Amino acid sequence: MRSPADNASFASLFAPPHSLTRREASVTLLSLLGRVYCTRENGLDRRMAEEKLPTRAQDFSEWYNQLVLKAQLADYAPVRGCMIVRPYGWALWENMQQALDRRFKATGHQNVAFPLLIPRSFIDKEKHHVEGFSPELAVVTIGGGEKLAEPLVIRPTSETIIGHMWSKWIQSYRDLPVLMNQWNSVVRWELRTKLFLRTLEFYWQEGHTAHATRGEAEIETRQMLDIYADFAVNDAAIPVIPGKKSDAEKFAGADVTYSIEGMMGDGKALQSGTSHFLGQNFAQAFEVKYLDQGGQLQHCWTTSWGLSTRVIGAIIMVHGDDQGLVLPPKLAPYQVVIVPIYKTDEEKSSVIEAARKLKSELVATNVRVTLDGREGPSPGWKFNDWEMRGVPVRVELGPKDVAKSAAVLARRDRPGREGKISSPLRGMPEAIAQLLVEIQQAMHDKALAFRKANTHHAKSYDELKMAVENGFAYSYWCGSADCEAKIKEETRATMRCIPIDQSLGEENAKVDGDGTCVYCGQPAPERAIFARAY
RNA sequence: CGGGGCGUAGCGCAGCCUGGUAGCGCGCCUGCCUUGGGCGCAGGAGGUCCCGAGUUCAAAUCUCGGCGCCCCGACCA
Repeated sequence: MRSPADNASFASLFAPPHSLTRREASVTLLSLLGRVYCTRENGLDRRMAEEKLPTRAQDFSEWYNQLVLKAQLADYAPVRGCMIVRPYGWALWENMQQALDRRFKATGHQNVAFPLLIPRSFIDKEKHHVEGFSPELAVVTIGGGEKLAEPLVIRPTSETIIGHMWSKWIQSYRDLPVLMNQWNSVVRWELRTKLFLRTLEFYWQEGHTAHATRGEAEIETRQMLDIYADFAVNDAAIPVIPGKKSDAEKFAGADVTYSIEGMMGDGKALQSGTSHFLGQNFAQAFEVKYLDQGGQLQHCWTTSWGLSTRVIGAIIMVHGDDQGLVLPPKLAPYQVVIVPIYKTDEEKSSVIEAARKLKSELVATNVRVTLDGREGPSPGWKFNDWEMRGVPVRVELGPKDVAKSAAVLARRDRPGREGKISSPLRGMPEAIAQLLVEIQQAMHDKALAFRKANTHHAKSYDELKMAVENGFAYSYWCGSADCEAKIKEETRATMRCIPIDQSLGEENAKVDGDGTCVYCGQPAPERAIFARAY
């Protein structure tokens, strides 16, 4: 955890007269807050300080940073703003990839691979695209020791190079639609970075489609948004609000951008997937044209959509608690961990035998399971370790359990004794499978309840200001960029989206007719979510 | 790019103000002992004190200049 002295920037806000040193100032501040921090003078506290995370209430940002490192999801790369995804984090991403890829394939998309390097001139071809992306491009100017005739940019996204190729491949209405996706990484030179949420390079999928008609492309855009929402809700257990972005927030080059927005554990919003209706903007810039049935040359209508490793950050921040990660069973690298407990060699052999048998039964029923056979750490240590790493179900198996052909099951989403039950070994794979389903549902319901509790239907500007302090404000907005900009300037909250479902999923919610803008009081047809965002 | 903080063993830090033998905890290795909620004891290995210049008999410590990272703002998936 952070020592008081590390909080100097915070403490400096309250800096007393210069007669006090910085540390004294910090201590003064902390005692004002009435909070007891562990001291560096006490050896025991010191050890605990290193093993325990800060609580989310103490410092949400630091809780997140330390958890990502301690759970071994990722680490900082030697290059500023870049991350290394470690095996545990990548296993989570692989499960996410499979869940999404399955849905993409089921809706007719095919995977492809386009190059990392894109001619600089391609980016320049679409007016809004170049304006949006120029500041954050990484550019290669030298290759093989020679200065390049034309600089190459490292892809920030692939609309341009795909448009270029489509112009060659697409000739006829019979070639349409083209439904492609690629899993890759992209680079955007962000100024301020945070593991998973915003790094210079990040991993994602980018889908790109071309259609004969506007209507078809619009349907595709919405279909992919629905797929993202379905994935978020059913696999990541994250309730999200699908909606439309304002002009200020939309993708550079899109006519319409949709997103799914989730509420994190600190009440801030995270855009967790986007789907763009690109109109004919890129088709015109790259001359993606086809002959229709009447022999007329037409520009295609295109879409693009992406979901990134940022959602790993969402999973951490939505479900995590003060003990660490809480991973949704459908995506968790390990759904079950078996912790064997024994003293003597005799106990060890019978316990390990039972544990191995259980493990193979679980494997046979397609449960992702690991047996923690490490010799060094004590069982108690392992409990805490796997809790921190978010494994949904822990099986505690010791001599007492073996004696009665049972084991203790502990639910990660219900910490402490409350989440523990003794369960017979016979039929345990089925019981665990059922438990995983329950946990998945409970996690979603908990997150939804949290979002509801922190979403306020703010009718006045004062109410909005209050609401965005720790959650979402849901308010009528006239649609003007001026009001949007003023709200952002004055509250640091941005317009997240205009929810497609204006009832926010409340079955019996009364959807009011037209209202008046929360900022200017002019007539407003729709309500929008305002929140501070990552 | 502005404001702040930090850089000393794998990790977390103390030492710096007031220059003189480089330390503590965790982790790691060996042995014993323990194991049902972060065991214990003993021994051991491990250092370019971020880099460079300067001051000095002597620099982790003082001065100047770089570099890097983290946090807070402006920009963003």
